[in-house]
Amino acid sequence: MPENQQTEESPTRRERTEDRPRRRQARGERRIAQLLEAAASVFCRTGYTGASTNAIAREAGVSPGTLYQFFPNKEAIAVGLSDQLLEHWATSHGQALAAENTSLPLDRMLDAVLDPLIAFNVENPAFGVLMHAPDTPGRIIEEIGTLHGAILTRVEDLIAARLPGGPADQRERTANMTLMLFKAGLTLVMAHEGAERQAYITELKTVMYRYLEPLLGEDGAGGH
Amino acid sequence: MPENQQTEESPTRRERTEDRPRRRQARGERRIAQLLEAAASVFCRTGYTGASTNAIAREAGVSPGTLYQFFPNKEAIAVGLSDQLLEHWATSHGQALAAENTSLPLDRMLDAVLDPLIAFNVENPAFGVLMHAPDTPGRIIEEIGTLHGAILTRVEDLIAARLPGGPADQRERTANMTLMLFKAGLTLVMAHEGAERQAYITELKTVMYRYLEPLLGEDGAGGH
Amino acid sequence: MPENQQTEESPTRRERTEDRPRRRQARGERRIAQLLEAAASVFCRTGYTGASTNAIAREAGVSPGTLYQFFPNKEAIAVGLSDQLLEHWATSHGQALAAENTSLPLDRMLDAVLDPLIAFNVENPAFGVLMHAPDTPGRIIEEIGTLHGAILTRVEDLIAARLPGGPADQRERTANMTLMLFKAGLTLVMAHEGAERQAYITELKTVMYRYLEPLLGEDGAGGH
Amino acid sequence: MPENQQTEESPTRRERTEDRPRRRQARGERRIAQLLEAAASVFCRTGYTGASTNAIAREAGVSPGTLYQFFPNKEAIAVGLSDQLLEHWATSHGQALAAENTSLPLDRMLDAVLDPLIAFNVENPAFGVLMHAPDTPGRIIEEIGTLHGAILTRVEDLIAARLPGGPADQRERTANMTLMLFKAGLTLVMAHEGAERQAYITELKTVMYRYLEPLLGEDGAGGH
DNA sequence: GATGAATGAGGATTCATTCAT
DNA sequence: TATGAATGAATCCTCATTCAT
Repeated sequence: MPENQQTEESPTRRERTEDRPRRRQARGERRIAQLLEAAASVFCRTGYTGASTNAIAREAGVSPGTLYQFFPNKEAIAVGLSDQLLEHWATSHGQALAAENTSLPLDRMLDAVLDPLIAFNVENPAFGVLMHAPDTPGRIIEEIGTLHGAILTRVEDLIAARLPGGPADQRERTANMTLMLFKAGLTLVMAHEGAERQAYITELKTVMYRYLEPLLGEDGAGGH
Repeated sequence: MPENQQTEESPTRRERTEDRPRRRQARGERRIAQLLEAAASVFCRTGYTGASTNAIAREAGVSPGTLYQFFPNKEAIAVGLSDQLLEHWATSHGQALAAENTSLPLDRMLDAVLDPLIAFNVENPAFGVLMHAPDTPGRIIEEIGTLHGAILTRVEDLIAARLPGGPADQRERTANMTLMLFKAGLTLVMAHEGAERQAYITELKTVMYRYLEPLLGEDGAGGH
Repeated sequence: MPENQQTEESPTRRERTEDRPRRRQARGERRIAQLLEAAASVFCRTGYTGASTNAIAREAGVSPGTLYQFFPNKEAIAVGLSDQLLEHWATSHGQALAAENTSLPLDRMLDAVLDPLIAFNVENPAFGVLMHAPDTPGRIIEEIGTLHGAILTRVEDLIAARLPGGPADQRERTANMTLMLFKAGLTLVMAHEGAERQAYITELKTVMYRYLEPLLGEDGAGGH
Repeated sequence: MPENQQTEESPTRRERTEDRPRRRQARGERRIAQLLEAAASVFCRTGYTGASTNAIAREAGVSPGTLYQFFPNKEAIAVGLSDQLLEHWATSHGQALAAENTSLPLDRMLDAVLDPLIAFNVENPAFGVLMHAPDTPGRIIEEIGTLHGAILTRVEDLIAARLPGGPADQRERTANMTLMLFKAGLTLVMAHEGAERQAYITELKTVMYRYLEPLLGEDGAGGH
């Protein structure tokens, strides 16, 4: 039965010259989305090492052969998933890390940055699984590094904007620490629900506020 | 001291004056130590799920059968390892979390508590691996929980000693957050060496000082 | 009671001149008895193939090494057990198959023969397990054959005594069938308890009576 | 009507327009047959406990992985085999136990019932192995019970038809005994060949005739 | 003689991956 | 392209047997 193409994927579409050969690809895109969704679900349940490609295929409702038509191996699935999450982040919450937030007072900035980040993680729990990735083999780490690094860079930028004069290595340490703080707090946030989760969100913001305030707050950029 | 753990025998046991249970314990005890050391090493490299019992046996220089003479299954190895680490901690650094530290000024207290904790983790990197344990099966979590819980309790005690009037749930959240902060910072510490590691240790203490100071500092113990 | 030596194999026993050095052997005899008892128990639970020598040693309360000091391998344990059972039978119930029963009326003879046989089996359930031995490797079959054959021979003798004129091959078939009938009925007997067991014993005797009566019953040997 | 047996799909394909469930069944079905045949052969040689799944796979000329694509574990192979045998019996010899035989004179009835049963066992020696199944784990016993029970029920029916007035428990005992007699005789039949086998078949019928004749024969249903 | 340790091949089962249709 | 079959090495674990003390 002839399928109609391109139902959903690839939100940033700038079809320059090619949208002819896409016809055939449409189904493929959907398959990939299916598979990545299944992978996210399985990774969340069992971690990367514990996930079997057969289990992912089954969860996606396809045969193992089909999975391997789109991903050359298990690693590529994780990489593909992190790519997708990164892109999803960029298009849906990405502006949270945008430069304009730099000028807000620290507490407002933390709200502006953390709330979308937390929301994103709540919506995409696989993100956290891949980030922590304590058992993922080499190449994935790098790819994860991209994702990790993207956030890291943003954090560093934010710091640099407010504290332009500091030494680079200290700035890097602060960025790293800030990111780790966030990941730690996020774990706690994810581990609770409802009011308790809210309380942990507040607590996380408190941690970060107190940590960053002496550096960024005061008369800093957003000060006055 | 006579220890009998998992294996099986010793059906009729009435220890008058002797230690029948385990006669040939010398070699066995050494093997167990060897195996746990090997397990620590392999777990660090590959995580729990990724570790194969054959790899652990090989690392320990024994046959798979020998491993299974001392541990009934893979889980038991991790449990045994966490037990050993817990005991090792208790005997060698345990006093770090002791009550007397409660009366120190916050910054001194952080030194007193964190330095041994960090030192222990540096010496026993498997500790961190088991703690994070994102993919470990049920029973280990509980055992790890013991370990985790032991620290958590200490942290809560410390907080309660300084802040006796606060609501219990907030205190619990603070304890949890403190522990997570530590784990997060520790990751960074472990990921670096030499001067950089020192810098991260300082940074971690800064984070914790700033987080806890408003709650515990002031006039409390250390006024500042 | 003077013990006969026979440390392990040597199915063909010809005690020349030695029975002095037996003093030291006493403990060994007890060990062997212990081990065979344990083996009987384990074989009953799991069958020969399913039984592990370690399990037998454990059941006997000794170490695997000790077991192998008395039996060169697993097969030898089964062989030793069947030897022991055979001997036990010979000394305690053996007269059941004795020649004098030959002259009894068939129903009385069946009582005289079957009751001890059943009693023996009830007391030594391992006997049945080894007899059926559906999964026992080659050599055991032969040894079992001895045991099996011993009974078979008796049965044949009984038949021959009553039916001296028949063709040998038919007599052999009748003996085989009689034995199999008994084993079949015994299974049913063993599978029940109390009154039901009694009923099956009666039923078994009925079977055998009806089968053998035309051959052996009536007045003298050759009925009709 | 659509039948699905153990795997899950339907080998007999006559559904209107869709055959989604299992497309690539041809090869698979053949493999299953191959594997069951191999399993029958190996079970006959070594019994259930002694059979290794690798040996079965090897006998079938496939890799272990392939075996596990069709059977989740060793038990399932035995269950699948008994299912297949049961079905094979039902379709090829099943009418032997049909009700109409009830009205034949006992000797004719025994021929009508036993000959197909014996023929079936000769053709499918694994049947006997599974039936005796002295070492098979729990679930198989149940499945075997089905098989066993199917025959038992038939036997009971036959007896009930001829002897409607008897007490139920005695009828059950007679059925059990009859079945056991058959199994015992069958062992003898299977253990011989040619003329000797024929002689044992006759002997078996004699046993059963003499056992059942007083109950069923005479003026019984089909008597005279 | 007894023990517990040691062995290593083998057993059931899984899994990432490839192949034929 | 999609499927399910096929693979075989690897996994966890067991077991008969031997060794050192």
